Amino acid sequence: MEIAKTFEFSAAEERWYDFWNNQGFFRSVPDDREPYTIVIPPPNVTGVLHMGHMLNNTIQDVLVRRARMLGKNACWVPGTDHASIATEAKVVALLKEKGINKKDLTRDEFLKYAWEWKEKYGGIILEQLKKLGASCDWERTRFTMEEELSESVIDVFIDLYQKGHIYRGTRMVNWDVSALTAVSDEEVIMKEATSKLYYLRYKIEGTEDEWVTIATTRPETILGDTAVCVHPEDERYAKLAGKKVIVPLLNRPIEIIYDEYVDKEFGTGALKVTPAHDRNDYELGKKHNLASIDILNPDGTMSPAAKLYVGKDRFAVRKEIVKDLEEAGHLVKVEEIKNNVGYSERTNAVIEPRLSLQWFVSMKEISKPALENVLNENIKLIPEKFINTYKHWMENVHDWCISRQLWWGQRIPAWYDEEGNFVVAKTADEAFEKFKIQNSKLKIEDIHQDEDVVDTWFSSWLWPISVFDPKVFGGGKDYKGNPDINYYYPTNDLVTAPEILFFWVARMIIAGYEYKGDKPFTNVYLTGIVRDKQGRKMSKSLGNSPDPLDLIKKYSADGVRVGMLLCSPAGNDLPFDDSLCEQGASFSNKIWNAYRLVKGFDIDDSIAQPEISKIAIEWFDAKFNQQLAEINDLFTKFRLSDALMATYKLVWDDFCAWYLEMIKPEFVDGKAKPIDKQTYSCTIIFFERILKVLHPFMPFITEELYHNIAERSFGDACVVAKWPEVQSYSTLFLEKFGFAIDVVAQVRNIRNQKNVHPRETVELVVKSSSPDDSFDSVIQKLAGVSKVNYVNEKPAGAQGFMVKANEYFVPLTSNVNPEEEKARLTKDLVYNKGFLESVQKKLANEKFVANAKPELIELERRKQADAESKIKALEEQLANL
RNA sequence: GGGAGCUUAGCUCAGCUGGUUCAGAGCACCUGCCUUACAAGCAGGGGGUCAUAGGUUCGAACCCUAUAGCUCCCACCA
Repeated sequence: MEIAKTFEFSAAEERWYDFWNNQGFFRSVPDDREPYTIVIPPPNVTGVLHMGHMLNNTIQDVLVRRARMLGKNACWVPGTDHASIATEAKVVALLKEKGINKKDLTRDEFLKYAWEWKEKYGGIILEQLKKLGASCDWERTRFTMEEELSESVIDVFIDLYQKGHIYRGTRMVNWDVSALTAVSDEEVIMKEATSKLYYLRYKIEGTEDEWVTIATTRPETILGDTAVCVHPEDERYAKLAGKKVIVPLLNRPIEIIYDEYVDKEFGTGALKVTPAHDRNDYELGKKHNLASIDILNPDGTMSPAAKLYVGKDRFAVRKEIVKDLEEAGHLVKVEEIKNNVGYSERTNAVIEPRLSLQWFVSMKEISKPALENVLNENIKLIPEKFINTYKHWMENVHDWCISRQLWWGQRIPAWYDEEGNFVVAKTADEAFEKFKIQNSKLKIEDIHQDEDVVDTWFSSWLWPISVFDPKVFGGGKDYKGNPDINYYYPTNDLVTAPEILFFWVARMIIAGYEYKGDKPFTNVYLTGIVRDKQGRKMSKSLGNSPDPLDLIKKYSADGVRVGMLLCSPAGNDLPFDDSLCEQGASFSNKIWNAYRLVKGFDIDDSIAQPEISKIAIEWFDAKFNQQLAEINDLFTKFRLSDALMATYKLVWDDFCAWYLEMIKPEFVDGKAKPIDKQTYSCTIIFFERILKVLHPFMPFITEELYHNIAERSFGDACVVAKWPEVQSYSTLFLEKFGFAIDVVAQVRNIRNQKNVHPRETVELVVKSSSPDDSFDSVIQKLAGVSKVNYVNEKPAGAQGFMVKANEYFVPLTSNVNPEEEKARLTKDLVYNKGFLESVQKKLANEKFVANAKPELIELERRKQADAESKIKALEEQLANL
């Protein structure tokens, strides 16, 4: 049968993925095996696969596939996140395109659109993950806003409220003027900007021409000023005590206050105070009992309280007011300064500090076990450097603003009566019951539910629990859980990006301890960020992100997986380049061709096994076990890049370049000789082992070849094959073989230097005091040596080299240039003499001999002896020339 | 402003508690081969004062100190 010259991956990928899925190999239900569990970081339901997902999910799949082969009950739970603010923003934009304004819709109407959209476009990303080969248990697919999971979110809200960990209060929050909602501190991206610092003078009340000059980057907020603040020890302003200044344009008098908060060095040392629009001013306002004037509408336009510019956008007003101030003679000067401006992570709008009534989780108490159990390594962060970052954050954790002025999400279970009193309850009926205790005259129509929803992360922090048992949270003290959660929780590994260490990882840990009394996972593998060749973050706006599906089409899923993993140590950024995938694809091709070779062998069970094949088999068996031990070790350390590279070399160098070359039958008269049965069987066994070790990285080609190299019974597939166990092996044999490898390399080197054609054979002459001919067959076949002669005297006119204390010569009919040979030998001699000198110096050093370990001294002595004999041989050779 | 980490070959990175598995790997590069598994390949080769300057030590890429550059996290002086 003719075997295709290249692996037709596209068809194979589809075929094998369906096969795995249909056979139920990804399905997991509790049994008596040890579980191995990963919950996917749920991608945004409206998301499409990008390179970050590729990396992240490739890693998870490698881990899951290997665990499955190790005989564990592997369970990878997939799902999507409703991503309230991002999705809502998307739906709003879409409706706008259709000419529908969110403001004109009721909550129910809007949600209907949103759900429709979600049903139609949501979850595309999960289908895309299948193309990558992700071995998720698709029957367990979850969505954070499905009914059960939403209920668990509400249960948690109520529970935390009852425990006193949730409170409602007026605080300065980060306001997204575009999405019209509060966002948490973590959702604000600070960016450095060059801003203008305006020096404005305020007239002192009751004077004709006395002024106080302040400096501000936000002149429009002077309309909300309620004080000017100076440092109590600032002599320049001491005389102002008890006086007032006049707010320009408005002619409103405000008081002068003294506080050490002010930096005397900055600007003029006088600060205007706008408690409604600045975090620090708010604190000052509270301390000094200042009035607070909110001059902005939620959308960032000026409110009636501003009195001027009402309805105009804050940035337009900034320009306008500067002009007006200048005309009125209040603008003293303008400077440029660098400062930081906060932007909304989701809408990129400039964040406005805004005073508003929101719900908060008090973090101090509930986050304690989460810090403790990372510090004591009950939960391991990989790489470890993130522990410090984590610690720093947890020790300074702020209360978490969890209410969002959005509709897409879990609605806050708080109910209000007409006076604004509230109760927290699961349903309107329950809330009504609670109200009735206070106010018997109240009717159910008089109460209404909070309009806001909770932060998305307030739902996804429950993910590792709720995917298995959403009822846990409402179950009460006596609830024993279901078989799934008791079996799968805590999960094993979490693979995610460091960017969401606080957003998500820390909070899952908090929720885990709060609700299960146990960690949600043992290992957190933090991946790097995928960047482009120039080191820029991949982003839509830069257009520098390749479409992962295109890459898969071009390079195969296996190729892309290998490409992603080749260069991605944990926590390090991945400078991505297509050529990495190309390397992966080449590797695939190499494996395919090894298969073509082996499959093309003509088997003859009547012929005896050649000596070289015996050696090859013994050697590869040892080499494989040595490498497998190494690969296993790298896996346990989560060094996947290195594990892949070790596998790569095992396959390419050891199996293909050495083993197959050794056992490959010769060509005689343009025809390959047959191979003996024994060697062939061993080769198939080796091939099978290699496919297994490759499988987590390259699932498709390995599954294909696993079935092609041998007959398989029903249910026997690479995906569920048993991971090879490390057998004992002889390191001595590996060492001895290494000697043969050195000889081969040296002969090849000479052949290359002398331009000996590959098909031309050479002779090899050995002068050795302890000749060992056991690897002659290897040397002959791999170095193109016709015969190996053992002699006592060096032959004349031959190119030589040394391996250990043995001298080797390749007699060549021509081309031996005595001058070149002399130069080569001299160079070698000089090096060895220098080397000997350094060793002797070391050994002559009393302190070294006294302090170093005995083995080390022994080693140095051996080095000395080796070098001495080598020098002697070289000198003889030189003399003979 | 506070904290963490990094700097080793052209690129991306390994180098565990100081001592030939200490100067390594893959890719890239150079040379020669279209040798019937693979030119997406084979064989060979050249590349590094281990950021800089001191120190500790018999011995430093590795430990200490300082300097420079880069990255990230936290805070947010208007």
